Amino acid sequence: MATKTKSTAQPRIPLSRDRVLGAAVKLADDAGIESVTMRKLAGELGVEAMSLYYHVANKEELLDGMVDAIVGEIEEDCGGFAVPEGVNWKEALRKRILTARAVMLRHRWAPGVLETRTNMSASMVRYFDTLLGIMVEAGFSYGLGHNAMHALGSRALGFNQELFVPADQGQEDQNDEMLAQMADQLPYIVGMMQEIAHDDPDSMLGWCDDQTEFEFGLDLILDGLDRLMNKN
Amino acid sequence: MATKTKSTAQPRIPLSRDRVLGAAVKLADDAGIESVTMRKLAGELGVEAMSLYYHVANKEELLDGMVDAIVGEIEEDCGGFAVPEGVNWKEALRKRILTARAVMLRHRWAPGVLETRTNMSASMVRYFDTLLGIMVEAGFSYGLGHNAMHALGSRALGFNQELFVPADQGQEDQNDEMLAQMADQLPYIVGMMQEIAHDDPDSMLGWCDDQTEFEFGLDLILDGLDRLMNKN
DNA sequence: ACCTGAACACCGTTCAAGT
DNA sequence: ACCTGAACACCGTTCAAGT
Repeated sequence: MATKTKSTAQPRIPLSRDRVLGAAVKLADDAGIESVTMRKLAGELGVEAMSLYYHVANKEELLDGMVDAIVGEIEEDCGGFAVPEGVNWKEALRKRILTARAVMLRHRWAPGVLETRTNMSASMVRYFDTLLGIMVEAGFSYGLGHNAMHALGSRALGFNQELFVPADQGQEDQNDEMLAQMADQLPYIVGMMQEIAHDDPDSMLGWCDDQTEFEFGLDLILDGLDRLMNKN
Repeated sequence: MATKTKSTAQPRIPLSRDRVLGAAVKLADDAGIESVTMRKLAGELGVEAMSLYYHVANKEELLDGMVDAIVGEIEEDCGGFAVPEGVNWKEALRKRILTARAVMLRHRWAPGVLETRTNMSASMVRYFDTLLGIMVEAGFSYGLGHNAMHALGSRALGFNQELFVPADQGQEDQNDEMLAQMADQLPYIVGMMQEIAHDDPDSMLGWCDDQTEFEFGLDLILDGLDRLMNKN
Protein backbone atom coordinates (compact mmCIF):
# COMPACT_ATOMS: atom_id res chain seq x y z
CA MET A 1 0.00 0.00 0.00
CA ALA A 2 0.90 3.62 -0.32
CA THR A 3 3.28 4.76 -3.00
CA LYS A 4 6.88 3.70 -3.28
CA THR A 5 8.14 7.15 -4.17
CA LYS A 6 11.39 7.99 -2.47
CA SER A 7 12.29 11.50 -3.54
CA THR A 8 12.26 11.58 -7.36
CA ALA A 9 11.36 8.00 -8.13
CA GLN A 10 14.92 6.88 -8.77
CA PRO A 11 15.06 4.02 -11.27
CA ARG A 12 17.35 2.49 -8.63
CA ILE A 13 20.67 1.38 -10.06
CA PRO A 14 20.91 -2.37 -9.71
CA LEU A 15 23.49 -3.74 -7.35
CA SER A 16 26.67 -5.29 -8.67
CA ARG A 17 29.75 -6.79 -7.10
CA ASP A 18 31.71 -3.66 -7.90
CA ARG A 19 29.12 -1.36 -6.39
CA VAL A 20 29.07 -3.48 -3.26
CA LEU A 21 32.85 -3.45 -2.95
CA GLY A 22 33.06 0.26 -3.71
CA ALA A 23 30.50 1.05 -1.04
CA ALA A 24 32.30 -1.18 1.43
CA VAL A 25 35.60 0.62 0.85
CA LYS A 26 33.94 3.98 1.21
CA LEU A 27 32.16 2.93 4.38
CA ALA A 28 35.42 1.66 5.89
CA ASP A 29 37.17 4.89 4.92
CA ASP A 30 34.47 7.08 6.40
CA ALA A 31 33.31 5.18 9.44
CA GLY A 32 36.00 2.63 10.18
CA ILE A 33 36.23 -1.06 9.39
CA GLU A 34 34.10 -1.98 12.39
CA SER A 35 31.20 -0.26 10.65
CA VAL A 36 31.42 -2.61 7.72
CA THR A 37 28.72 -5.08 8.68
CA MET A 38 26.45 -6.70 6.15
CA ARG A 39 23.46 -4.83 7.56
CA LYS A 40 25.05 -1.40 7.62
CA LEU A 41 26.62 -1.85 4.21
CA ALA A 42 23.25 -2.86 2.81
CA GLY A 43 21.70 0.20 4.44
CA GLU A 44 24.28 2.38 2.73
CA LEU A 45 23.21 0.89 -0.59
CA GLY A 46 19.51 1.26 0.16
CA VAL A 47 18.99 -2.44 0.14
CA GLU A 48 18.33 -5.31 2.49
CA ALA A 49 21.30 -7.14 4.07
CA MET A 50 20.42 -10.40 2.37
CA SER A 51 20.69 -8.84 -1.07
CA LEU A 52 24.43 -8.57 -0.67
CA TYR A 53 24.75 -12.33 -0.64
CA TYR A 54 23.70 -12.40 -4.23
CA HIS A 55 26.87 -10.56 -5.21
CA VAL A 56 29.30 -11.76 -2.60
CA ALA A 57 29.47 -15.24 -1.13
CA ASN A 58 29.99 -14.14 2.45
CA LYS A 59 31.79 -11.61 4.56
CA GLU A 60 35.24 -13.09 4.08
CA GLU A 61 34.84 -12.74 0.33
CA LEU A 62 33.67 -9.18 0.83
CA LEU A 63 36.89 -8.41 2.70
CA ASP A 64 38.94 -10.19 0.04
CA GLY A 65 37.25 -8.01 -2.55
CA MET A 66 38.01 -4.85 -0.59
CA VAL A 67 41.67 -5.84 -0.49
CA ASP A 68 41.63 -6.42 -4.23
CA ALA A 69 40.21 -2.96 -4.70
CA ILE A 70 43.08 -1.51 -2.71
CA VAL A 71 45.67 -3.45 -4.69
CA GLY A 72 43.95 -2.10 -7.79
CA GLU A 73 44.59 1.43 -6.56
CA ILE A 74 48.23 0.62 -6.03
CA GLU A 75 48.47 -0.76 -9.54
CA GLU A 76 46.85 2.34 -10.96
CA ASP A 77 49.10 4.69 -9.01
CA CYS A 78 52.14 2.69 -10.11
CA GLY A 79 51.05 2.94 -13.74
CA GLY A 80 50.69 -0.80 -14.00
CA PHE A 81 52.63 -3.68 -12.54
CA ALA A 82 54.97 -4.37 -15.48
CA VAL A 83 58.61 -4.76 -14.48
CA PRO A 84 60.40 -1.64 -15.73
CA GLU A 85 63.52 -2.06 -17.86
CA GLY A 86 66.95 -0.77 -17.13
CA VAL A 87 66.21 1.03 -13.90
CA ASN A 88 67.97 1.08 -10.59
CA TRP A 89 66.37 -1.69 -8.54
CA LYS A 90 66.58 0.16 -5.29
CA GLU A 91 64.85 3.23 -6.62
CA ALA A 92 62.25 1.15 -8.44
CA LEU A 93 61.39 -0.83 -5.30
CA ARG A 94 61.39 2.26 -3.18
CA LYS A 95 59.02 4.09 -5.53
CA ARG A 96 56.54 1.25 -5.64
CA ILE A 97 56.60 0.69 -1.92
CA LEU A 98 56.09 4.35 -1.14
CA THR A 99 53.24 4.41 -3.64
CA ALA A 100 51.67 1.46 -1.85
CA ARG A 101 52.15 3.34 1.40
CA ALA A 102 50.31 6.37 0.06
CA VAL A 103 47.37 4.12 -0.79
CA MET A 104 47.42 2.59 2.70
CA LEU A 105 47.36 6.05 4.21
CA ARG A 106 44.16 6.77 2.27
CA HIS A 107 42.66 3.53 3.57
CA ARG A 108 43.87 3.15 7.09
CA TRP A 109 41.76 0.06 7.71
CA ALA A 110 43.55 -1.82 4.92
CA PRO A 111 46.64 -3.04 6.82
CA GLY A 112 44.48 -4.58 9.52
CA VAL A 113 42.26 -6.37 7.04
CA LEU A 114 45.22 -7.49 5.00
CA GLU A 115 46.72 -9.20 7.99
CA THR A 116 43.62 -11.27 8.52
CA ARG A 117 43.50 -12.66 4.96
CA THR A 118 44.45 -16.32 4.95
CA ASN A 119 45.55 -16.56 1.37
CA MET A 120 46.78 -13.85 -0.88
CA SER A 121 44.56 -12.54 -3.63
CA ALA A 122 45.61 -12.98 -7.24
CA SER A 123 46.24 -9.28 -7.71
CA MET A 124 48.43 -9.12 -4.66
CA VAL A 125 50.52 -12.01 -5.88
CA ARG A 126 51.04 -10.06 -9.10
CA TYR A 127 52.21 -7.09 -7.06
CA PHE A 128 54.75 -9.26 -5.30
CA ASP A 129 55.77 -10.80 -8.57
CA THR A 130 56.88 -7.42 -9.92
CA LEU A 131 58.77 -6.60 -6.75
CA LEU A 132 60.60 -9.88 -7.10
CA GLY A 133 61.00 -9.26 -10.82
CA ILE A 134 62.68 -5.93 -10.24
CA MET A 135 65.21 -7.64 -8.01
CA VAL A 136 65.81 -10.64 -10.25
CA GLU A 137 66.27 -8.47 -13.35
CA ALA A 138 68.86 -6.52 -11.38
CA GLY A 139 70.82 -9.66 -10.74
CA PHE A 140 69.41 -10.98 -7.44
CA SER A 141 69.42 -14.74 -7.13
CA TYR A 142 66.00 -16.18 -6.45
CA GLY A 143 67.22 -17.10 -3.00
CA LEU A 144 68.24 -13.58 -2.12
CA GLY A 145 65.05 -12.24 -3.69
CA HIS A 146 63.04 -14.56 -1.51
CA ASN A 147 64.92 -13.55 1.57
CA ALA A 148 64.41 -9.94 0.63
CA MET A 149 60.64 -10.36 0.36
CA HIS A 150 60.51 -11.85 3.82
CA ALA A 151 62.80 -9.20 5.22
CA LEU A 152 60.53 -6.50 3.85
CA GLY A 153 57.42 -8.26 5.13
CA SER A 154 54.49 -5.91 5.37
CA ARG A 155 56.79 -3.04 4.48
CA ALA A 156 56.61 -4.30 0.90
CA LEU A 157 53.00 -3.16 0.97
CA GLY A 158 53.78 0.16 2.57
CA PHE A 159 53.01 -0.40 6.20
CA ASN A 160 54.66 -1.47 9.37
CA GLN A 161 52.59 -2.22 12.39
CA GLU A 162 53.21 0.38 15.04
CA LEU A 163 53.47 -1.45 18.29
CA PHE A 164 55.41 1.29 19.89
CA VAL A 165 52.68 3.69 20.95
CA PRO A 166 53.38 4.14 24.64
CA ALA A 167 50.07 4.55 26.43
CA ASP A 168 48.25 7.86 26.01
CA GLN A 169 51.25 10.07 25.53
CA GLY A 170 48.87 12.37 23.68
CA GLN A 171 47.71 14.33 26.69
CA GLU A 172 50.43 16.79 27.51
CA ASP A 173 48.56 18.13 30.52
CA GLN A 174 50.31 16.20 33.24
CA ASN A 175 53.25 15.27 31.14
CA ASP A 176 56.03 16.21 33.51
CA GLU A 177 54.51 14.60 36.57
CA MET A 178 53.84 11.44 34.64
CA LEU A 179 57.35 11.25 33.29
CA ALA A 180 58.75 11.64 36.79
CA GLN A 181 56.50 8.84 38.01
CA MET A 182 57.60 6.51 35.26
CA ALA A 183 61.26 7.44 35.42
CA ASP A 184 62.34 4.61 37.68
CA GLN A 185 60.33 1.97 35.88
CA LEU A 186 61.17 3.13 32.37
CA PRO A 187 64.44 5.01 32.56
CA TYR A 188 65.37 4.80 28.91
CA ILE A 189 62.01 5.55 27.36
CA VAL A 190 61.61 8.48 29.70
CA GLY A 191 65.11 9.64 28.83
CA MET A 192 64.27 9.39 25.18
CA MET A 193 61.08 11.35 25.59
CA GLN A 194 62.80 14.03 27.61
CA GLU A 195 65.50 14.51 25.04
CA ILE A 196 62.81 14.89 22.45
CA ALA A 197 60.86 17.34 24.55
CA HIS A 198 64.09 19.26 24.95
CA ASP A 199 64.84 19.47 21.26
CA ASP A 200 61.34 20.36 20.22
CA PRO A 201 59.24 21.17 23.26
CA ASP A 202 55.85 21.77 21.73
CA SER A 203 55.55 18.85 19.39
CA MET A 204 56.02 15.31 20.45
CA LEU A 205 54.00 14.71 17.36
CA GLY A 206 56.47 15.86 14.79
CA TRP A 207 59.11 13.72 16.35
CA CYS A 208 57.43 10.43 15.82
CA ASP A 209 56.87 11.13 12.17
CA ASP A 210 55.75 7.84 10.75
CA GLN A 211 56.81 8.63 7.24
CA THR A 212 60.36 9.38 8.32
CA GLU A 213 60.49 6.28 10.45
CA PHE A 214 59.05 4.15 7.69
CA GLU A 215 61.66 5.35 5.25
CA PHE A 216 64.44 4.83 7.77
CA GLY A 217 63.50 1.19 8.20
CA LEU A 218 62.92 0.68 4.51
CA ASP A 219 66.28 2.13 3.58
CA LEU A 220 68.02 0.12 6.28
CA ILE A 221 66.73 -3.02 4.59
CA LEU A 222 67.34 -1.86 1.02
CA ASP A 223 70.88 -0.81 1.87
CA GLY A 224 71.46 -4.13 3.60
CA LEU A 225 70.32 -5.97 0.49
CA ASP A 226 72.50 -3.77 -1.66
CA ARG A 227 75.50 -4.75 0.37
CA LEU A 228 74.68 -8.45 0.10
CA MET A 229 74.26 -8.04 -3.66
CA ASN A 230 77.66 -6.47 -4.15
CA LYS A 231 79.35 -9.08 -2.02
CA ASN A 232 78.84 -11.71 -4.73
CA MET B 1 15.28 -29.41 43.41
CA ALA B 2 17.51 -32.40 42.88
CA THR B 3 21.04 -32.48 44.16
CA LYS B 4 23.84 -30.26 42.97
CA THR B 5 26.38 -33.06 42.91
CA LYS B 6 28.65 -32.86 39.92
CA SER B 7 31.10 -35.75 40.20
CA THR B 8 32.74 -35.57 43.62
CA ALA B 9 31.17 -32.42 45.02
CA GLN B 10 34.11 -30.18 44.15
CA PRO B 11 34.45 -27.31 46.60
CA ARG B 12 34.73 -25.27 43.40
CA ILE B 13 37.76 -23.01 43.34
CA PRO B 14 36.56 -19.43 43.23
CA LEU B 15 37.24 -17.45 40.09
CA SER B 16 39.98 -14.86 40.01
CA ARG B 17 41.37 -12.55 37.40
CA ASP B 18 44.41 -14.79 37.01
CA ARG B 19 42.35 -17.93 36.62
CA VAL B 20 40.23 -16.20 33.99
CA LEU B 21 43.26 -15.02 32.06
CA GLY B 22 45.00 -18.37 32.36
CA ALA B 23 41.96 -20.18 31.02
CA ALA B 24 41.65 -17.67 28.18
CA VAL B 25 45.27 -18.22 27.13
CA LYS B 26 44.83 -21.96 27.28
CA LEU B 27 41.61 -21.81 25.30
CA ALA B 28 43.26 -19.68 22.63
CA ASP B 29 46.21 -22.04 22.47
CA ASP B 30 44.05 -25.12 22.15
CA ALA B 31 41.11 -23.96 20.07
CA GLY B 32 42.19 -20.72 18.45
CA ILE B 33 41.50 -17.13 19.35
CA GLU B 34 38.10 -17.19 17.66
CA SER B 35 37.00 -19.64 20.33
CA VAL B 36 37.70 -17.12 23.06
CA THR B 37 34.19 -15.77 23.59
CA MET B 38 32.84 -14.79 26.94
CA ARG B 39 30.37 -17.65 26.84
CA LYS B 40 32.82 -20.36 25.83
CA LEU B 41 35.45 -19.14 28.24
CA ALA B 42 32.91 -19.19 31.03
CA GLY B 43 31.93 -22.70 30.01
CA GLU B 44 35.55 -23.77 30.26
CA LEU B 45 35.60 -22.45 33.82
CA GLY B 46 32.31 -24.08 34.72
CA VAL B 47 30.66 -20.77 35.27
CA GLU B 48 28.12 -18.47 33.68
CA ALA B 49 29.32 -15.91 31.11
CA MET B 50 28.26 -12.98 33.25
CA SER B 51 30.49 -14.10 36.09
CA LEU B 52 33.53 -13.15 34.08
CA TYR B 53 32.54 -9.52 34.20
CA TYR B 54 33.21 -9.50 37.87
CA HIS B 55 36.91 -10.14 37.23
CA VAL B 56 37.39 -8.41 33.93
CA ALA B 57 35.73 -5.19 32.79
CA ASN B 58 34.98 -6.33 29.26
CA LYS B 59 36.39 -8.31 26.41
CA GLU B 60 39.00 -5.73 25.46
CA GLU B 61 40.41 -5.88 28.96
CA LEU B 62 40.40 -9.65 28.74
CA LEU B 63 42.53 -9.46 25.60
CA ASP B 64 44.81 -6.90 27.24
CA GLY B 65 45.25 -9.29 30.13
CA MET B 66 46.08 -12.16 27.80
CA VAL B 67 48.78 -10.02 26.19
CA ASP B 68 50.17 -9.20 29.62
CA ALA B 69 50.35 -12.88 30.39
CA ILE B 70 52.37 -13.44 27.24
CA VAL B 71 54.74 -10.60 28.02
CA GLY B 72 55.10 -12.19 31.45
CA GLU B 73 56.28 -15.39 29.80
CA ILE B 74 58.83 -13.46 27.79
CA GLU B 75 60.10 -11.81 30.94
CA GLU B 76 60.41 -15.14 32.68
CA ASP B 77 62.23 -16.77 29.77
CA CYS B 78 64.57 -13.79 29.59
CA GLY B 79 65.34 -14.10 33.27
CA GLY B 80 63.89 -10.69 33.96
CA PHE B 81 63.92 -7.45 32.05
CA ALA B 82 66.93 -5.80 33.70
CA VAL B 83 69.41 -4.29 31.27
CA PRO B 84 72.50 -6.52 31.35
CA GLU B 85 75.88 -4.91 31.92
CA GLY B 86 78.88 -5.05 29.66
CA VAL B 87 77.44 -7.24 26.95
CA ASN B 88 77.48 -6.96 23.21
CA TRP B 89 74.33 -5.05 22.32
CA LYS B 90 73.69 -6.97 19.15
CA GLU B 91 73.85 -10.33 20.85
CA ALA B 92 71.79 -9.09 23.79
CA LEU B 93 69.03 -7.78 21.51
CA ARG B 94 69.13 -10.86 19.36
CA LYS B 95 68.80 -13.16 22.34
CA ARG B 96 65.83 -11.30 23.76
CA ILE B 97 64.05 -11.07 20.45
CA LEU B 98 64.51 -14.75 19.67
CA THR B 99 63.25 -15.55 23.16
CA ALA B 100 60.16 -13.45 22.47
CA ARG B 101 59.76 -15.30 19.20
CA ALA B 102 59.83 -18.65 20.95
CA VAL B 103 57.00 -17.45 23.19
CA MET B 104 55.00 -16.28 20.17
CA LEU B 105 55.44 -19.68 18.56
CA ARG B 106 53.87 -21.25 21.64
CA HIS B 107 50.96 -18.83 21.40
CA ARG B 108 50.31 -18.35 17.73
CA TRP B 109 47.24 -16.18 18.35
CA ALA B 110 49.32 -13.61 20.21
CA PRO B 111 50.68 -11.58 17.25
CA GLY B 112 47.17 -11.05 15.87
CA VAL B 113 45.81 -9.93 19.22
CA LEU B 114 48.81 -7.73 19.85
CA GLU B 115 48.19 -5.86 16.65
CA THR B 116 44.67 -5.00 17.70
CA ARG B 117 45.66 -3.45 21.05
CA THR B 118 45.24 0.29 20.93
CA ASN B 119 47.65 1.18 23.66
CA MET B 120 50.54 -0.76 24.95
CA SER B 121 50.34 -2.53 28.26
CA ALA B 122 52.62 -1.47 31.07
CA SER B 123 54.59 -4.70 30.95
CA MET B 124 55.14 -4.36 27.23
CA VAL B 125 56.48 -0.85 27.66
CA ARG B 126 58.93 -2.27 30.14
CA TYR B 127 60.04 -4.84 27.59
CA PHE B 128 60.66 -2.08 25.07
CA ASP B 129 62.44 -0.04 27.68
CA THR B 130 65.08 -2.73 28.14
CA LEU B 131 65.55 -3.12 24.41
CA LEU B 132 66.14 0.60 24.19
CA GLY B 133 68.29 0.44 27.30
CA ILE B 134 70.56 -2.17 25.78
CA MET B 135 71.14 0.11 22.82
CA VAL B 136 71.60 3.30 24.80
CA GLU B 137 74.06 1.68 27.19
CA ALA B 138 76.02 0.54 24.14
CA GLY B 139 76.32 4.11 22.95
CA PHE B 140 73.29 4.59 20.73
CA SER B 141 71.89 8.11 20.74
CA TYR B 142 68.25 8.28 21.76
CA GLY B 143 67.46 9.27 18.20
CA LEU B 144 69.11 6.22 16.68
CA GLY B 145 67.57 4.04 19.37
CA HIS B 146 64.17 5.38 18.49
CA ASN B 147 64.72 4.78 14.81
CA ALA B 148 65.94 1.30 15.59
CA MET B 149 62.76 0.48 17.52
CA HIS B 150 60.62 1.55 14.59
CA ALA B 151 62.82 -0.29 12.13
CA LEU B 152 62.42 -3.46 14.15
CA GLY B 153 58.70 -2.95 14.51
CA SER B 154 56.91 -6.16 15.36
CA ARG B 155 60.19 -8.02 14.93
CA ALA B 156 61.17 -6.59 18.31
CA LEU B 157 58.50 -8.88 19.73
CA GLY B 158 59.57 -11.85 17.70
CA PHE B 159 57.15 -11.88 14.83
CA ASN B 160 56.79 -10.58 11.36
CA GLN B 161 53.49 -10.85 9.60
CA GLU B 162 53.74 -13.27 6.74
CA LEU B 163 51.90 -11.69 3.85
CA PHE B 164 53.75 -13.75 1.34
CA VAL B 165 51.81 -16.99 1.40
CA PRO B 166 50.88 -17.47 -2.26
CA ALA B 167 47.49 -19.12 -2.44
CA ASP B 168 47.27 -22.79 -1.54
CA GLN B 169 50.72 -23.82 -2.63
CA GLY B 170 50.33 -26.64 -0.13
CA GLN B 171 48.68 -29.11 -2.49
CA GLU B 172 51.44 -30.56 -4.61
CA ASP B 173 49.02 -32.72 -6.57
CA GLN B 174 48.66 -30.57 -9.64
CA ASN B 175 51.73 -28.53 -8.95
CA ASP B 176 53.34 -28.66 -12.37
CA GLU B 177 50.18 -27.88 -14.32
CA MET B 178 49.41 -24.99 -12.05
CA LEU B 179 52.88 -23.55 -12.32
CA ALA B 180 52.65 -23.69 -16.12
CA GLN B 181 49.29 -21.93 -15.99
CA MET B 182 50.61 -19.14 -13.81
CA ALA B 183 53.92 -18.82 -15.60
CA ASP B 184 52.89 -15.97 -17.89
CA GLN B 185 51.12 -14.02 -15.19
CA LEU B 186 53.74 -14.54 -12.49
CA PRO B 187 57.01 -15.25 -14.22
CA TYR B 188 59.30 -14.45 -11.33
CA ILE B 189 57.43 -16.15 -8.55
CA VAL B 190 57.05 -19.24 -10.71
CA GLY B 191 60.73 -19.09 -11.54
CA MET B 192 61.55 -18.83 -7.89
CA MET B 193 59.35 -21.78 -7.01
CA GLN B 194 60.79 -23.92 -9.80
CA GLU B 195 64.32 -23.25 -8.68
CA ILE B 196 63.33 -24.33 -5.25
CA ALA B 197 61.56 -27.42 -6.49
CA HIS B 198 64.72 -28.21 -8.41
CA ASP B 199 67.02 -27.86 -5.47
CA ASP B 200 64.84 -29.73 -3.05
CA PRO B 201 61.97 -31.39 -4.85
CA ASP B 202 60.06 -32.94 -2.00
CA SER B 203 59.98 -30.13 0.48
CA MET B 204 58.67 -26.74 -0.40
CA LEU B 205 58.21 -26.60 3.31
CA GLY B 206 61.80 -26.63 4.36
CA TRP B 207 62.59 -23.87 1.96
CA CYS B 208 60.28 -21.31 3.43
CA ASP B 209 61.66 -21.91 6.88
CA ASP B 210 60.21 -19.11 8.93
CA GLN B 211 62.91 -19.19 11.54
CA THR B 212 65.65 -18.79 8.96
CA GLU B 213 63.78 -15.99 7.24
CA PHE B 214 63.07 -14.26 10.50
CA GLU B 215 66.71 -14.32 11.47
CA PHE B 216 67.76 -13.11 8.03
CA GLY B 217 65.58 -10.04 8.34
CA LEU B 218 66.53 -9.46 11.93
CA ASP B 219 70.23 -9.62 11.18
CA LEU B 220 69.83 -7.37 8.18
CA ILE B 221 68.43 -4.72 10.49
CA LEU B 222 70.89 -5.32 13.32
CA ASP B 223 73.83 -5.19 10.94
CA GLY B 224 72.47 -2.01 9.40
CA LEU B 225 72.24 -0.43 12.83
CA ASP B 226 75.73 -1.61 13.63
CA ARG B 227 77.04 0.17 10.56
CA LEU B 228 75.21 3.38 11.46
CA MET B 229 76.66 3.16 14.97
CA ASN B 230 80.24 2.86 13.78
CA LYS B 231 79.84 5.71 11.34
CA ASN B 232 79.73 8.22 14.20
C1' DA C 1 31.79 -10.41 47.84
C1' DC C 2 30.79 -13.18 44.26
C1' DC C 3 27.76 -15.28 40.89
C1' DT C 4 23.42 -15.68 37.93
C1' DG C 5 18.88 -15.24 34.71
C1' DA C 6 16.61 -12.80 31.73
C1' DA C 7 16.87 -9.54 28.38
C1' DC C 8 18.77 -6.26 24.80
C1' DA C 9 20.99 -4.88 20.75
C1' DC C 10 23.71 -6.42 17.80
C1' DC C 11 26.22 -9.99 14.48
C1' DG C 12 26.61 -13.44 9.99
C1' DT C 13 23.95 -16.55 7.50
C1' DT C 14 20.08 -19.95 5.57
C1' DC C 15 16.18 -20.75 3.24
C1' DA C 16 11.95 -20.39 1.20
C1' DA C 17 9.54 -16.97 -1.00
C1' DG C 18 8.47 -12.97 -3.68
C1' DT C 19 8.84 -10.07 -8.38
C1' DA D 1 17.89 -12.74 -12.45
C1' DC D 2 17.67 -10.23 -8.57
C1' DC D 3 15.91 -8.98 -4.10
C1' DT D 4 13.46 -9.82 0.49
C1' DG D 5 11.22 -11.46 5.36
C1' DA D 6 11.43 -14.28 8.82
C1' DA D 7 14.20 -17.01 11.45
C1' DC D 8 18.45 -19.19 13.59
C1' DA D 9 22.54 -19.45 16.11
C1' DC D 10 25.60 -16.86 17.70
C1' DC D 11 27.94 -12.42 19.84
C1' DG D 12 29.09 -8.69 23.97
C1' DT D 13 26.91 -6.43 27.59
C1' DT D 14 23.36 -4.35 31.27
C1' DC D 15 20.88 -4.72 35.15
C1' DA D 16 18.35 -6.26 38.82
C1' DA D 17 18.43 -10.13 41.57
C1' DG D 18 20.04 -14.03 44.12
C1' DT D 19 23.38 -16.25 47.94
